[in-house]
Amino acid sequence: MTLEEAAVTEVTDRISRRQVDKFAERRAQLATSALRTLSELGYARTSLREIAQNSEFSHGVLHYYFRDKVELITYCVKLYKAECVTRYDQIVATARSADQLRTDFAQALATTCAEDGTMHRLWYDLRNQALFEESFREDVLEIDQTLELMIWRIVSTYGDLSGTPITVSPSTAYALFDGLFQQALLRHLSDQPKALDDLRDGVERTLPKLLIP
Amino acid sequence: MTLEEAAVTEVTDRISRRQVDKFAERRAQLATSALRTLSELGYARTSLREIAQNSEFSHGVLHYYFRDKVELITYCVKLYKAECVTRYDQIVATARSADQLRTDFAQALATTCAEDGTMHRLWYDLRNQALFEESFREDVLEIDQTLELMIWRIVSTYGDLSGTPITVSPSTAYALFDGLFQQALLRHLSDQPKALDDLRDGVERTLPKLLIP
DNA sequence: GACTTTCTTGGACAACTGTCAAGAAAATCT
DNA sequence: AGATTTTCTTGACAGTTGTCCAAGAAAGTC
Repeated sequence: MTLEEAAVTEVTDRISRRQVDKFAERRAQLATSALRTLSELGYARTSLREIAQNSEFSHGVLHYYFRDKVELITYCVKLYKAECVTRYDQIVATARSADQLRTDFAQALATTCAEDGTMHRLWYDLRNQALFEESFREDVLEIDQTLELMIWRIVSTYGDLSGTPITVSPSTAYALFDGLFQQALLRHLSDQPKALDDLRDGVERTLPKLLIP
Repeated sequence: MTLEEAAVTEVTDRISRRQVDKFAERRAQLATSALRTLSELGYARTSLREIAQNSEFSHGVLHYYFRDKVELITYCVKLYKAECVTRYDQIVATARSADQLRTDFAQALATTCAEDGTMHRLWYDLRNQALFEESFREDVLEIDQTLELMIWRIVSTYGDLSGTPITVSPSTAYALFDGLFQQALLRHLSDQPKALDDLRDGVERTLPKLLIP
């Protein structure tokens, strides 16, 4: 067993020995605090000291609750995205017509782009790191999968309400709307006033196109 | 330069122009070398020393040709994207039918995803930095604009060849295909064998949907 | 109370970063 | 040829980084 492996098992042992609740609670607390800093600075420019400084703890404690920086950040983004996905399911649940679903969905994307823009850019930052570093890929693909399913629940429900089959795969549907959202995010953060309107318009125009003509 | 112009031009001008050329030439040479390293490591993990080490020069020379790291990197990406855009215009020029344009376009995207994947992830890395750092935005939006125009030349030509108007804006069209490409890139780099086939399929299915039904 | 375990601190460490400047080397000019 | 300008190297600088660790605080247990 190498020193590195020993360190890993030491951490996991500590986890299992302890009351998991308290441990998990503080983890979430630290992660929530870290999310503020991360969403502001991005992965590259955020240091553990910076995160600690914006929390009520010292920088040493981060290594008590997280193995390293990578584990901390992936945990943070997972935490956020898990909460994020649930919001859209409400739209599916309350939609009475295809048209209402369409406008609600477009509106929800525009709203979250405006209100949670800094959080979403952190997600894109993490996903981009996965293009370079293999250690990120597993978690990124997992989050990506939940987002794809979330979009597919919207799209397939839209198809049901329209009484018309969908003509693209779930992954294609996700990629299309993700592209629209990402472009809108860049433009919105660049203070282009039309960004959100264009996003709504793009989504409302695109969704019907996924149906059989 | 004609002989007449040469006669008018002063000697000192000719000298300084030659110096400018040499200067620009070495800039391009350093940037080309830097691109190899940057596309391998990404913006966050690439240091100027690393770039210099993979070139035939020392690290100090980079500051002789570039003001700082930001200028070097944006210059690098611009250099690459400028060359990149031209490739697609050939597809537009040689297309004889809407269907041929459609499959050629899908094939070109899949090919460049496979062959130049590491370069494209650098572009996405830079674009992502622009979400956080304002100093990147101007250049990123400029490159984004040239890509949007490139896509629009494809899409509008496709509309012309089909004899049918396009129903989405240039920016929406760009966002849609960019989303497809970005997803395919992540999957391809993650060794998912279907990535390229799905990209081709997604593009070939999406393009006709942009026409009036 | 004393003890053990869990948690937190703050400092030390070595490695790395972008930047810069002094001077060597090379190219160019006179 | 020597003088001058351009180009490049080298080493140093002041910060910052992730990581680790000894020591002490706090909490829990008896």
